[in-house]
Amino acid sequence: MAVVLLIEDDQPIREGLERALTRRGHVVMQAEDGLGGLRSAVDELPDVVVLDLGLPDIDGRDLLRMLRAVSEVAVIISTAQDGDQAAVECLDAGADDYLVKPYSAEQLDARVRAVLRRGRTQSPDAVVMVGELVIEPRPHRVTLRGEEVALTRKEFELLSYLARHAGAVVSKRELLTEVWDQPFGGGERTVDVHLSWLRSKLGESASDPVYLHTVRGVGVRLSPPG
Amino acid sequence: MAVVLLIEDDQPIREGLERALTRRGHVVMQAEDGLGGLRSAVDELPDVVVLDLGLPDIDGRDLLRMLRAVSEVAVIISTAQDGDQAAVECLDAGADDYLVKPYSAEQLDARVRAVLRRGRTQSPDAVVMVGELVIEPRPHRVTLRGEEVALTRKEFELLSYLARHAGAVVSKRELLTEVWDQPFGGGERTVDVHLSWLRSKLGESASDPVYLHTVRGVGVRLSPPG
DNA sequence: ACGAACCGTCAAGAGATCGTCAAAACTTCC
DNA sequence: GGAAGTTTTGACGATCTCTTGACGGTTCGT
Repeated sequence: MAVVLLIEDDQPIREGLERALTRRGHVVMQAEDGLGGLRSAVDELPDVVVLDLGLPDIDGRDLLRMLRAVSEVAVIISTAQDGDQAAVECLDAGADDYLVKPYSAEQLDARVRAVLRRGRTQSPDAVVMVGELVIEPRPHRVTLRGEEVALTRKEFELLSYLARHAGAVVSKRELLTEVWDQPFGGGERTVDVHLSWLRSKLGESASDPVYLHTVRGVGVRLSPPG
Repeated sequence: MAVVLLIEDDQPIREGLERALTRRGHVVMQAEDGLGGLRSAVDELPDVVVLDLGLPDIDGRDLLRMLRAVSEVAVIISTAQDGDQAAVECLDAGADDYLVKPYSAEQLDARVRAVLRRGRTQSPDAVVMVGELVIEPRPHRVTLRGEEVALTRKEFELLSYLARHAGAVVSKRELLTEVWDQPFGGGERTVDVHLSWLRSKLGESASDPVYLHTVRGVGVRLSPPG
């Protein structure tokens, strides 16, 4: 259970999500524009903010930056169209996850839980498990279904980062800055190549993904199969 | 009083121990498989874990390693048969104590108290065992499969440091600062050369490692074979 | 349907790391 | 002071790893 703030200008959507999340045990607050949302975020200190892009009064990216400036709250972006450039920029600007409308309340609930779980377990040496994939940072070892998978350093760092953000879509820009320490453009093929190697070592292919899904126009997502 | 996590797949045993320990003033949490146990250990931060070998989902030794990787929690091994080889290996891998079933709740309580009293202080004079490799700081002696291995001082210090961090990858930089007292760069070949000596004296080679594994781009790891 | 953007993979070369040798520098102990 | 043993350092080759550009297939917008 968590305290969730919905910032969404479409009233039917907002109230539908509100009911669904409340039924799943969350405390839900609502705001119909960016200004009100910002005020609520400051006053009520929610655990998660679900932020709709395309608000009437403020650009979503600006509001995200303001939220980031005033609190550590987790932010899930909600956007109308897939492959939205603004959504990618939001992920790069520190959003925790992202959903494309229309999405079910169940999906949203899953993301909320994932974001919260992640926030509590953020130790650099912690073992990360995604399905049958186990990443142990200290021995620098990865096992899939109990079998050890031999990875190079970059591959390991890449997989670790994705696993710590399991379930979330991660943009290549974010990977370049976080894993490659290159806050500037260029070399996006590098990420692709490493992802390709990872896939082959995990025994899957881009056309038939199991753990490592590419979300065209947005980034990649590591999530358990099924 | 302590927070105790029971990882045990047999429900009657688990609940019996739970009642008995609760009556003696402990806070008790339960997990019926390895995965759930690991989650609880991370989320609830118990003081002691009582770990049953022979769980349905994960090998006990592997789980112990994972527990060790995520926290400093004390671990008491619970095994079905005396003289169990796996139990011995667990002690080598850093378990704090072990009990053979069937045991009374009173015995378990005593072990829990003893483990907590002992604290998690690793004295520099403690004998360290990694697989069949035994390092005794006091007489300054190392034996492998009972055979004494003649090491020079630096070789011994290097091996000791690696053994105290058995199972974890240690970077050369770390070795330089901790074993060589040189917090600055330079001389990385020194470490390599000593590792080379060590390997040859332990009767293994870099291309076919048994205890001493190099993780390219990261460091080295001392871990039991198998 | 066409072009643009995106993505996956290949191949090749640049770059970094590691293991070992041998010689120099340093200790220790007679 | 010298000899034996120990440690450090530089050099070098053999990998292993990373990056980059090219190319073809796919998706998406117009």
